[in-house]
Amino acid sequence: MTEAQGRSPRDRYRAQVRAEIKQHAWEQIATQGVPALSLNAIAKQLGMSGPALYRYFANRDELITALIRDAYRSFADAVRAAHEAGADLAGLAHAIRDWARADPQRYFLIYGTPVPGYHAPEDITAIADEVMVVLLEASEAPMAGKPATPFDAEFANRRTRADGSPVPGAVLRHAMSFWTRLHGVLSLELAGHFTGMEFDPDRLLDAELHELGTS
Amino acid sequence: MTEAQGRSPRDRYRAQVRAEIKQHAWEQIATQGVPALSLNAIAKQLGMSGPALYRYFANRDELITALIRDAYRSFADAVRAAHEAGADLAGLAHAIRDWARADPQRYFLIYGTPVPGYHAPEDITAIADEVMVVLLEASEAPMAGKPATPFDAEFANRRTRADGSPVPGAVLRHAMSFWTRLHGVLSLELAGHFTGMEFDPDRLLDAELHELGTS
DNA sequence: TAAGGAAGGTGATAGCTTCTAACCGGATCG
DNA sequence: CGATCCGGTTAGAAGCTATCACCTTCCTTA
Repeated sequence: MTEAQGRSPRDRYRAQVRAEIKQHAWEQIATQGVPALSLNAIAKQLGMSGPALYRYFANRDELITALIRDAYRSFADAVRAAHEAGADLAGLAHAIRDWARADPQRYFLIYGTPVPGYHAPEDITAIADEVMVVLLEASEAPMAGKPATPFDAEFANRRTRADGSPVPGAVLRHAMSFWTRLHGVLSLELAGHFTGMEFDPDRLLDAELHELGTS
Repeated sequence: MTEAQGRSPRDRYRAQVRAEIKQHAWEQIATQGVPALSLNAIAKQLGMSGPALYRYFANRDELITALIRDAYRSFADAVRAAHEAGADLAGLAHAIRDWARADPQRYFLIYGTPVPGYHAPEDITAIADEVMVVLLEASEAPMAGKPATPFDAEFANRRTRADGSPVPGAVLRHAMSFWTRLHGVLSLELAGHFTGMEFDPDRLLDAELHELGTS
């Protein structure tokens, strides 16, 4: 959201208005979900009349794509910050969980129901890859010296590190298990599928990650 | 979708039209997603003009709720069928996976992005509970005789069986782990978050369930 | 400094949507 | 047979996305 570093005053104004549009869009999404997002309503909230908003975003899809990009960026920043603070996988899980709980609809904008036919632009998938790199790095330590299991074969030689060396199958599998377990607990919790069951979702997540650590 | 057992011819006709409406709705959802579902378009496909459709569904939400109900019903039937055929948790996982792959948007109608403020009616949560009962029953066998872990404490005395006896913490935890792991892999796969990575998602699911079996 | 162009804002409008209202014809039921 | 209900119609209100033509204001450039 900090893109107000334009050179000319006009650029700064433009960036400012774009940021305000997105701000109001986030509020609508958080309270009513993406389908209810109305460009018209946002324009009125900003005190300008309908079509003015199209000077800043070509159409509804472009605004939503920008929001998705910001969501990914915020997500990747949260993951990276935890990683650089020395967090292990458990620490990363907590950071991601807190980030998701702060704004569930933002999490679902990334990991929720996909729109058939929609393909994220290149720069967004690049941000997603940043997260994967961190996950893989954080998965190196717990897998160090562990013997490869038969399941790891499928994951061997699927990906290379920054220096070109192959990521061991056990490491990639561990990272994917971490990711899918975290997402499994988190998304069902945020979607309310645990309501009525009395247990604390955090304890389920603890159990899932604990078992992952010992594998 | 088999609700055409009405008594009078009029009831049968009504049920028939309702079914046709839902049929076309499913096709729209499968190809374009829920937000693009248009009552107007459905009516025209059925050869009738717009407002006629409101004789069958009070509004858009009621149609979608009916679709959600049918999705849950179909899901529960698939799970129950596998269970009654003697499937263990692995078998249930395969049944659910196949059911989800047959129509990803139908899966996401149940487990995808939640609509803020929407609360499913009682009869739908009852269907969801049917599935939970099956999952718990299928989780009894693998947990029989296993010592309780510290993590199981949170899940003890949270739920009772049909006969009123309490579900052991280890069993509930096992069922929840099964559910969240399956959903974690499945939803990320169906949403396309594994595209570009070369591994087979089925192998990841195998690994996740195998590790669950040995816990 | 004056001129010109780009950028931002406006109202009007097309075309879509959901949904309500009023009305009409036919089937059903007492 | 008559009353009623049911399913369909057209008309229309209100909202949405998006485009168009036009106007003003600011910035740049000669």
